[in-house]
Amino acid sequence: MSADPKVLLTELLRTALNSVAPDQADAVILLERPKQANHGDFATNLALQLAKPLRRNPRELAALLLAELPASPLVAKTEVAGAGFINFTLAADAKTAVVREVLARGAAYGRGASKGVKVQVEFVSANPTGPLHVGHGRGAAYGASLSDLRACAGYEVTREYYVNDAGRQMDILALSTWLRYLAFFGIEVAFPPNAYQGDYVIDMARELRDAHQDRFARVTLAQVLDGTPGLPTAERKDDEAKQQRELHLDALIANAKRLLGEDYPWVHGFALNEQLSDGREDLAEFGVRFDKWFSEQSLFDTGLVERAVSQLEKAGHIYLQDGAKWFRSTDFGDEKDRVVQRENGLYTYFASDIAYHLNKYERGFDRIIDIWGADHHGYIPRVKGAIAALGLPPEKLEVALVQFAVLYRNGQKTSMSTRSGEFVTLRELRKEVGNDACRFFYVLRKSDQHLDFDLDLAKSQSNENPVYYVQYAHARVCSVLAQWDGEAAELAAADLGRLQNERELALCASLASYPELVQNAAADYAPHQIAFYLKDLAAEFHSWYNAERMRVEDEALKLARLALAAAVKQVLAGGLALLGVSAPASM
RNA sequence: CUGCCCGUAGCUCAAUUGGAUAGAGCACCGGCCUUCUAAGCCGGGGGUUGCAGGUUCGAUCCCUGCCGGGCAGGCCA
Repeated sequence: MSADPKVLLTELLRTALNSVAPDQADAVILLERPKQANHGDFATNLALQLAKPLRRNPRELAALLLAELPASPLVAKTEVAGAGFINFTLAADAKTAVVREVLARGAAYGRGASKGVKVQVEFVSANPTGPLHVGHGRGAAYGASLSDLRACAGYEVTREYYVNDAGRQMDILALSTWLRYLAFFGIEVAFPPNAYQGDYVIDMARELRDAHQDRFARVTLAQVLDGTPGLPTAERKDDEAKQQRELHLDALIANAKRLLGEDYPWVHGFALNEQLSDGREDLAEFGVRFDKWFSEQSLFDTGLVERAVSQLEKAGHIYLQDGAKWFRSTDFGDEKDRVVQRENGLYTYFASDIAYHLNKYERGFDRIIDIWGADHHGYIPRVKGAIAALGLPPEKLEVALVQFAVLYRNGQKTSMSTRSGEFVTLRELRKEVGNDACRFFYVLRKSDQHLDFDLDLAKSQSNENPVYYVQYAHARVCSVLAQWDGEAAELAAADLGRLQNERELALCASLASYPELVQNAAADYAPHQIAFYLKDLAAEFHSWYNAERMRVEDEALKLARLALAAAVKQVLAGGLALLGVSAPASM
């Protein structure tokens, strides 16, 4: 017989069901924890579900099931309620047993058994062309917490960052760096408005100069500008002007490649590595770590992009038009067909993304999770379409969209424009509100919900701040335990029968629901559920703390209460760890 | 114009994958520190879940149509 009440109750109900309705013996038995305390510890809607197929009154059916339910010492009371619910109230022993279990398993409490399922989570994957900003921060916090949550639930998780080190954006960064560098040597090229504006580019240029002096500056202004169409005036916003600015930029890149020759890849690589290591350091400080940094360029180097496209071609999903290769994604539910190879022979970003997903499938993951910004939602049909076209199961891929985060200060939106290079970086945000508050606030909302990030609230060291509220509960337990001079073994042996008041039993019920919560939150891609649970658990603890003393004269009662407190501390610490938030021993 | 997401208390948000009387925090009002951390607790008012239908024992949740907000719709990434 199982010690887990939920499993036990399911077994009892199955037995009853077998004798009441043998032909419905395979029906799904769902047990839930009622919101209201007077509805017992567990409830099932089994009779309501079976009423229709059996053509019976649900309340009568519930009564019949109860009549056939085998007796169990763990069940104190059963009743038929409402429209036909069956409510179960557990015996006190069964409720408090969780304390012993938490103390015995320690940090492993809540961890699910290994499912033998390999999951890959790819997140952040920002272009390494500048500092991470607050939008990336949400993806980072969400992805890290989701990964840890899935790992805790029993999945085998690989955390991956896709590095866009190929393509035009990186060329623009290399060019931007080089132009800033040239300025140090008096070669003043008008800085293109569509190049990277940030001061970090000037910093890189300075490093380049300090390390290599004029090695990359043996050119003239005329050579750099040779063949460029020139820049339209800044006021012009028409399409023609925009296009000319892009052509101008591309011509500058072409000149840079020609003039620098073998040094170009070096400058390119320098800028890439600077930005990549900056991002890596930023994320590491934020408690966000990756198992693999996957290079987009490697997809070209290994010929995978070519192979992916030819595989689509062989399957008959590619056609030629206007000199370009198109993937017929409309056959797979997309709005329009998409180019994979341009007229100029270059592959599109979409082509390398197809190759990347092919690679993910070939690595044998059972579940592939992409975390994208919500502005990429239109991209999902074409990627799933390409996967299906390659003969792979698209349902293995799950795309989790993360909505935008908007910063508020003094009740006002703060601007986040990237155009001028004056955006709020993740680093600035972390510095201002601290890593703990950052991580917690980022996952406090459902991922598909817009996030209003209130800077003043995140910084406030008061009851208004949910982070401190939870951490404070943890610190309080630590403080009490520190003032007690006993041994941990005494707690494990405490007489839990002494836990009798409502607050104590409610706390036990909350602790007992934690493992299920981990499973549900992991399955739903919803780390915010952990945050809400922790707030609730902390609230129950604070309430109990104010109502009862733990270190009382009665030795047995003291040990029982300290054991409960220690169990609460364990679960708080475990939950906070999933969110990447520290659990301080004092505050 | 088309597609996706969202709409819940004055504000910011939950609601155990369709459950019972829709819950928290903030804000507002009133209480609790000579005893384990007051970054805490206790009590009070606050709702036609955007609107209208449909599906069923039962809908904030699922379907349809409107209204309102956000985001997309490149041979960019």
